[in-house]
Amino acid sequence: MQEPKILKKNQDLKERNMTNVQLTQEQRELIERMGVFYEQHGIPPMEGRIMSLLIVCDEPELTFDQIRELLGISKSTTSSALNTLLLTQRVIYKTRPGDRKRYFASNIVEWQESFTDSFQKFFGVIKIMKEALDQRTSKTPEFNRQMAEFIEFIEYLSIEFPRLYQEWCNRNTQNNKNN
Amino acid sequence: MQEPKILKKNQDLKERNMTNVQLTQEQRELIERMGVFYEQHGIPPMEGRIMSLLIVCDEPELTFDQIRELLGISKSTTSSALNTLLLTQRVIYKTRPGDRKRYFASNIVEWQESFTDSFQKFFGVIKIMKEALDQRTSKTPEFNRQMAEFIEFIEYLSIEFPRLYQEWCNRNTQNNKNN
DNA sequence: TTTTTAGTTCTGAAAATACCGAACCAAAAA
DNA sequence: TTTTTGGTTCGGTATTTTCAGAACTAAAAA
Repeated sequence: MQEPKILKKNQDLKERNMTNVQLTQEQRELIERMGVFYEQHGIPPMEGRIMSLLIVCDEPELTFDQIRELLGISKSTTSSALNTLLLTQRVIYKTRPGDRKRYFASNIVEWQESFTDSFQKFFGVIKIMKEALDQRTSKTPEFNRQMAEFIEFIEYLSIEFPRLYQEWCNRNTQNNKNN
Repeated sequence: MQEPKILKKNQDLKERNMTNVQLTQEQRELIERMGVFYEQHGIPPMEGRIMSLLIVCDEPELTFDQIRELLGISKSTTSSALNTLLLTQRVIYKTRPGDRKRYFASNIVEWQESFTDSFQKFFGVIKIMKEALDQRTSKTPEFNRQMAEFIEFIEYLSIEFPRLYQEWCNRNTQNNKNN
């Protein structure tokens, strides 16, 4: 009779990789709620769901088809969402030897950087605010003063923030040594 | 002959209030560019333009109709945009005795609060992230560790940030004393 | 060679968003 | 009282966004 041993190699592979990932009801609900959070911060709904999935799901590395099936979406939607997520550095992928598939994962690992990055980008407000202040009439000294104060505060932050990040990194490596 | 004195009272008022605010070409362009910046941060285009207008315009307090005319938009658009701007605390308004109009202004004046507020709101990510971590399988210790680290980082920021703000305030009042 | 895999690209429908204009309304002014 | 002011609310339209599905493709496998 035909025993498991007789399975073709790639069926075997499929068995191992498609390790029957499933979501509990709790996980599904959490994904939706996190998705809403992301959406409120300017991320398209499906991208938010994928990001959430990669954080909530037991398996931190999922293939294109697993994502597609777990969220019940089309290939095209999966493709374009994943591509912009890769472009915006919110998701990364890994490859495995002898495997053509890509394994997508949340970039939570490098979130510290992407986090500080987005702050840095936010600090870009300084440039245009300075421009606005420069072109302002001198007839509104109080308003101009408050604008200048605002700009100074953001500048202060943009300097102190990286320092804060550095300190945290130091503190953390210290902790790790102690463990 | 009919001298200015003969003008009706409310025409007179109109003259004073509608102080013929106009925008230079430079200001118009700056408003558009700032608008794009706001748009990239998730604010609807017209709301971004109004916010920019209130920062760029020589007159820091504008009425409903002045905003409408300066931006060349409809009453309904002006109304709904201003209302959500008020709701989201990005714009405030003042009243003047014996004047039914509202005078809208950028909330840059009270940016201290609205700024720390929005950061605080952003730090809300902690709550949902903790939930996600709690429900995770224990079979992915490395992933969980990195998630925990991320959460700790945000928590660290949410504590250090107000401190940074306080320090800046102190430093600033110090400077003001010296002046 | 043909077939399968792991996607990509194109077309298009449905839904959401961003406006306008007209009608409306309540308070103040005439 | 009627009129004016300072808006709000209600459709409707144009644009944009968000998806699905089918056709396609390059590389690997058979």
